[in-house]
Amino acid sequence: MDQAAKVGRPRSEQARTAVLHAVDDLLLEVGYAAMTMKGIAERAGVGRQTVYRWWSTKAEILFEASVIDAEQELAVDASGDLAADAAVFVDRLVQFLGQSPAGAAYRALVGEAQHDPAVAELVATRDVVCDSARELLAAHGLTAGELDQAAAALAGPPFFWILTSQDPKGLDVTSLADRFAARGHVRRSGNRR
Amino acid sequence: MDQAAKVGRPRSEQARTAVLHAVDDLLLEVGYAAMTMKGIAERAGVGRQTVYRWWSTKAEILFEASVIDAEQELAVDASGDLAADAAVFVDRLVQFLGQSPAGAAYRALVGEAQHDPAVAELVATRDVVCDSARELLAAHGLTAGELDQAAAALAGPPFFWILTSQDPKGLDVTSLADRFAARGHVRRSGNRR
Amino acid sequence: MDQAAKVGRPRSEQARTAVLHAVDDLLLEVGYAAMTMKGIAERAGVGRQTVYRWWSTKAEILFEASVIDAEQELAVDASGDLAADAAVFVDRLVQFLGQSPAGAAYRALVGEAQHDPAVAELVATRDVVCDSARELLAAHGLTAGELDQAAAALAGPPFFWILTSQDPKGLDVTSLADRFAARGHVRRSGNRR
Amino acid sequence: MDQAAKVGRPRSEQARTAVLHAVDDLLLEVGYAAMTMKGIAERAGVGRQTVYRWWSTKAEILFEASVIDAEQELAVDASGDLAADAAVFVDRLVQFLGQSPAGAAYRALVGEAQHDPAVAELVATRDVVCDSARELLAAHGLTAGELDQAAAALAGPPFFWILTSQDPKGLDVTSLADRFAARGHVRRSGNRR
DNA sequence: AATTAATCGAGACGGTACGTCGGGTCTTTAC
DNA sequence: GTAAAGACCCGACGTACCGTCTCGATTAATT
Repeated sequence: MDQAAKVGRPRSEQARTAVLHAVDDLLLEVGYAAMTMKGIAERAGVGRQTVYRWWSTKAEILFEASVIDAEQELAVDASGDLAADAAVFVDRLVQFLGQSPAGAAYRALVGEAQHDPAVAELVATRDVVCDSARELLAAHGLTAGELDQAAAALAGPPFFWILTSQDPKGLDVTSLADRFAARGHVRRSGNRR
Repeated sequence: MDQAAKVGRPRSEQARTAVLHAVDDLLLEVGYAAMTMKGIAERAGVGRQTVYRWWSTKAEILFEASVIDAEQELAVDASGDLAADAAVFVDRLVQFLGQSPAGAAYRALVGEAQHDPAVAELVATRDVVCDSARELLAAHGLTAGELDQAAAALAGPPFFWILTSQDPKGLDVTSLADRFAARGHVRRSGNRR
Repeated sequence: MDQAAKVGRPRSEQARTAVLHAVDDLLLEVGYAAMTMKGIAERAGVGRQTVYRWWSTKAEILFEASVIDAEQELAVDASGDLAADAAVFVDRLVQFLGQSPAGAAYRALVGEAQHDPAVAELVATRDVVCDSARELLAAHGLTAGELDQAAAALAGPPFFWILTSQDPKGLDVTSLADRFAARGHVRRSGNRR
Repeated sequence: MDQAAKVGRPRSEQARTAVLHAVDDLLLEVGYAAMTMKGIAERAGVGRQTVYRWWSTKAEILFEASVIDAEQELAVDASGDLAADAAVFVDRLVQFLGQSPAGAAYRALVGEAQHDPAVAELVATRDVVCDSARELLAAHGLTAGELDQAAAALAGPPFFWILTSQDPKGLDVTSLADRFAARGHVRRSGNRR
């Protein structure tokens, strides 16, 4: 049982949610770079120390604030048809990365991960994009050994495209999904490795 | 022709290269986040105004300092075999992103691009990874309409993997290249692999 | 009779003395400026609220903690000889201000009184140095009208010297006491003014 | 010759005077305790770093801002009459400590000196009250060996009175001056020490 | 040769966020 | 009702970097 902290004033849930909402809002309003710990505290109507007490960096807060939404937006129920499911997933991923607030948060976090090893670890240990791709593919029967390669093959192209061009229009979702599924079929019929 | 500024003291090439080298060094020594315009100037033994006179941000300097090296490291001479060339390319890309200083610069820039639209434009208009993939694929006869999708399909998976997991070991380069080429063959010759 | 607070848990004498001792200790260890309400509570092993419940400021605590000691150290039994008594008093005052922990507390409080009107009132209404000087002089028969001037004349010079120079060595106690007593004799023998 | 700092932008005299004036103003408006380095910088319209670049503490600034005025207010031209000069000096000192802005600064500094050794040294090495008293007494022929005791005897009583009671009304200036001068005569007629 | 003009290193300038610390208050459980 | 614990909001701390602004000193091309 959780024996920690029976004494003293308990943590304020109100302060916690105020901070998370402030981060969500500020990301859209001013962007990740202009979002500061000071600004977050002021926007949330919370003391600066309270923010630092529970989170080390704005990246941590943003991660906590966005991961639930991100998982929901990327969840795909597996049908029997891998090509169709892949198309749905790629489409959702493109929407997520290009349009969704949670996706903007994810992109900001992956960006920060390239500068800060602590954030890199945060992203690596619970990468919502990779996890959702793996979940979908696992439902289609891929084995653990195949999952990593397949997830990268599925999520990588749209991820690469949007992170480097920021333009979701130049991307043909169906084409990418077909390309993935074609190989996917071959892969699963067993003639290699 | 460049008619600007014929009078006055000419720009110091020494100062320029000192700044570019300082940025290269500092990226490896302290990382992108801890690299500052002030620190760059001091490391280069150059006045701060001199840095600001020629570059707006550390991202611009880093881009100028790394793009030449990046292009060289990613150039692949096309053989007749797409699968082999793809494997070479993926392998070089993984090395580039995971090991090379120029690749570290590229990752830092792509990361910053997620936070700063100006850097996003810089990266989008001359993305060394996408450009080199397109160049290789164009040599194999892909049409302009196919290039974007194919380049993303080729470069995306390793790009995604390294940017989100930072661990190049979990990646099977051959498998990814085969997966790409299989679809490529189907696409172009019609039968499959 | 004191009718307040008959119900509920009574005030803890242990907590009170722990706080007073903590203040005494901290004044010597870290000095008045670095002494904080938080630090006092922690040193005393007492809750912060408990400190604030009984005292408003560290100055109040310090006053309560030091005034008894200060009165004892400055008490002088009057002999018949004013010059001798003055010399003893000045000597004790110099020791008190320059060496004694209670004197350090007194100096800190007088110092704080120059910044904070509340502390100024605290010091003014029960100034141990002035009170002890007046008590001695009253025992020598000075009238109420003379006491203030005489007390200032007696205590002022060493007080001034130590508060502004911090160096008790430059001071000739006998000379100051004689200077005081000479005027005192003239004054009381009636031949002038 | 002053060889320091030939390169770089020179110090802004405007910023310096703005800070000194801000400190003067704030001392009267909010008092020493509520005066902060942050507040000084903002009031002066100056960056905080600029304040810290030239002064370590608010006490240092206040000292620089008030010492000139203090010296002028306490300067007494010596006449032949020691008693008269002493009376003038005591009167000015009471005015200075009790009414003058420069005197308020001096009291604040002496107060802070009881908490902070660095300020104590600042005050001790150039104590305007002691210095002016010594200057007056030196003009009356006192020798170096006598100056310290005499200055303390002259300035100490009003200093003590005002610092501990804050009430200049309870003080009889003439009486204190006479008391000083009486002893002064005796002293100089040579019968002791 | 003297002048002009843009560059150079240096460093102070007004700002603002950093992460920490203390202030004084509030909210728990325990006594 | 007091006590210990500890979270709460607030704001100052001293530092670092931002991008700008003087400085004196160089370094060419133009007089």
